[in-house]
Amino acid sequence: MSGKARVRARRMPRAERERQMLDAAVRVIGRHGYQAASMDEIAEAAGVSKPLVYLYLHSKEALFTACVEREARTLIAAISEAVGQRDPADGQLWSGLLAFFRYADERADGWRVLHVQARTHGEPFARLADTMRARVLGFVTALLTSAARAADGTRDLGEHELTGLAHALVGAAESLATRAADDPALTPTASARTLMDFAWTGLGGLVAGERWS
Amino acid sequence: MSGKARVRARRMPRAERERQMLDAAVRVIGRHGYQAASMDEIAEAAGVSKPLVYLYLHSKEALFTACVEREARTLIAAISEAVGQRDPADGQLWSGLLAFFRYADERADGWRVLHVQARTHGEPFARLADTMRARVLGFVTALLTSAARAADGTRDLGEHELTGLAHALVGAAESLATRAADDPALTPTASARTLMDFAWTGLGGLVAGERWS
Amino acid sequence: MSGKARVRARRMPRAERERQMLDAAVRVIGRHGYQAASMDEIAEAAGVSKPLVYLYLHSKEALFTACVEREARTLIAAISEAVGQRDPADGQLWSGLLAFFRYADERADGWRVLHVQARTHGEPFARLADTMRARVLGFVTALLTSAARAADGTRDLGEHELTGLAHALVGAAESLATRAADDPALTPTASARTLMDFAWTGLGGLVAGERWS
Amino acid sequence: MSGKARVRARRMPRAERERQMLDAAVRVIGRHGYQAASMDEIAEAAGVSKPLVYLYLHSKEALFTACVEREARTLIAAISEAVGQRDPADGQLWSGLLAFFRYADERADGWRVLHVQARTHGEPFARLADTMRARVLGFVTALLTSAARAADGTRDLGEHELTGLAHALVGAAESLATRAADDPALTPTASARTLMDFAWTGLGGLVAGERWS
DNA sequence: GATGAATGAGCTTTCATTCAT
DNA sequence: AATGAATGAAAGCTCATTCAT
Repeated sequence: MSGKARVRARRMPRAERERQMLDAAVRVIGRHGYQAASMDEIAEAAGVSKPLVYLYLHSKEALFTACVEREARTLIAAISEAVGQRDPADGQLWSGLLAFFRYADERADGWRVLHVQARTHGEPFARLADTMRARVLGFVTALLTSAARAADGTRDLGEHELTGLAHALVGAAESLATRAADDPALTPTASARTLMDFAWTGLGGLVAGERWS
Repeated sequence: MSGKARVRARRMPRAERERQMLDAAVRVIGRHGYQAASMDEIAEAAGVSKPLVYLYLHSKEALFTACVEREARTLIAAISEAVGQRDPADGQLWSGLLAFFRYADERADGWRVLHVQARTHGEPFARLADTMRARVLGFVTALLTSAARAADGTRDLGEHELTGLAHALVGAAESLATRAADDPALTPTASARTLMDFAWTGLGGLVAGERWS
Repeated sequence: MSGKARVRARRMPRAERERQMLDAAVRVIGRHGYQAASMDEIAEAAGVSKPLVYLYLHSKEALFTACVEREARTLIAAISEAVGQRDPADGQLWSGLLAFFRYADERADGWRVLHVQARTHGEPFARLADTMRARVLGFVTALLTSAARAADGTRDLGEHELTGLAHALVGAAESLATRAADDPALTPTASARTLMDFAWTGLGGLVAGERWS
Repeated sequence: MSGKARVRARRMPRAERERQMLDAAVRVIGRHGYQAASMDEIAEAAGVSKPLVYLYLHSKEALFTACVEREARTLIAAISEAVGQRDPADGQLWSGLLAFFRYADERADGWRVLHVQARTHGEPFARLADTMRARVLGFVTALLTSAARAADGTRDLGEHELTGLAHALVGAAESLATRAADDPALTPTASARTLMDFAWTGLGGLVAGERWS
């Protein structure tokens, strides 16, 4: 017989059960994808029966939304806590990058749910993910701006240019984080260092007036 | 009856029919996702009956594989053709970036199939996409290496560092390309310029021995 | 949160609770139908938890049976009380009709449970409804018989004919009662008068020997 | 093993299969009721697989609607054809009643679908049934009106009174038809005669000015 | 007397896939 | 070369019912 070792899940307050269900859902959806993840599988992974999942989370969509929201909150919180508000801009950027790569490392399924699944399955979810990304982007742009101002440059960077940089940086970070899931050499620290060196020297050069064009 | 004016497309050589089917599949899968795309919809979009799709492409998986392979070939070919083998390294990088952003712009569905769908639906497809990505990555690494060597730097970059850079660069490019689909201001040229400026000055700084750490 | 101000109704003697539950069940079943009425909805309408409903009424079938029985008893009682045993036959018929139409008007949900739901959901319930109907039918037949005898007719009506008449009369009454639920012009008095005029002149004619055949 | 003697239903043009499915659906729904009838059971009764039912009839609601529409059309057609337009009013009424009782006798399940199920399951269906009933009612009212006019009465019947009569007559007919399903003595002819005698003498009396009040 | 927590069973619906022509 | 007819298998969701407190 395959599986089904579940021995009648013990009674448990609702809040705790819900957390279990979200954990299971993130795990299953992160690995198999939203569509491929069946409610049966999620329920089994949570150690409960399907009706209970529906009783608490109401529908597959609602369950997915709850997952995305929780992971977005968790990631934003991790970054926010890591970034000391009084540090200089470069220190803040470093801490933020490190916190981000650590989240993606420790909660690989959560990161996949956020970065891959939420973006791939239509309006309600994509918007949630976009909102979170926009917050990160704004944060990074602000840091870059203040860093550029602090630097004793010969040329001011336009807002447009700074936004472009922030986009590129965030994109690179996302890509590295995703790649890191398959490559054990890419530790959170290593990823953060690679990006930080690159971003910092790049920014320095741009402020100094260098361009390729 | 509404619509369905399709006039039972007449007999047609197999190769051409297959191309039609792949076009339809890329369109439908790119828009709705692999799982959400039904063979019914693909067959209808291709203007043929479902059994014909099965006769030629055998299964949904095989059809998807064919799509991914074709788009990967197309993208690699576009980049290869754009990059003149005799140009200096920076010129080659620029041309390659431009070709990439143009592909993603002109074949938005194809790009989504390659970058989003293939990565999201398990082994057989993810490997295909990774193979293609590895080729692009190798190519970029080589360019960066030769550019770094050409620059009159005070410090040689290790292979490890160069690979990290290439990863970040490719990641940023992918991210920008995806973002560009929703933002008309992000033309292929603009995207390429943003990245090129950043990469070039960054590389220059690194070669000059600058680091953040 | 919307509504749900129910303040966990306090302890209460069993008989009263049961009545509440039956009231709720008749209301819900009368409106949505037996199958569509969920035990959840009934429990909520009764202001108690589902297990309590099961504790007192045992199952959905038993609950429905109890509803049908109570409504049947109520209707029979209303008619019996209205009909004075010593009045002449026509007066009794009139009072009975009026009582019937009043019941159907005041307890519309109960009437629907009896006339529509009980007949539509298989043996155990249909038999209950039929039993009640048979009692009404017997009563009407008796009235018509005694009225026919009292009339100074040229021709005696056979039992068969009288039964047919009773059937038609009861059927017409049921139909009018159901129709009255949607048509405010059909007051109990109006319905009773329509039927009484028709029945009385019809009976008179038949006794006088008239036939269409 | 229980049932499943179906030996792979032979291929068949769509129209014919659809008819089979409607036959099966009317049979199953007429016997078990709309809610209790499962698509599985209907498909099996039709001798096909469930997906085919969905392919042709789209949903349970649509299937039910199709049943109700077909039965309504059939009943109206049966009555219309039976009633010779040039006969006198009483002859027309007789023929119509006979046709009605024959329909209810020969297509008992269809009659139940129309009279019981359609009325019991909410708006979309109830409206269909009401529309059909209204047509019958209008027809009967017209006949009664012309018959009353033809009779050499001392008193004209008001429109209101005639409508009430028609309602009662139709209601009695419906009730008799339903009752006839369980009582073999109630042949179509017997039912029609009972009603015709009653209606005719009643109408005669009313026209002659008799009332109970 | 009363309830929050939990489930087995079943329903409607959809989809990839094949058969017969 | 091409298709109308048909299905096995599974997915999302709901419901009557019970357990433990």
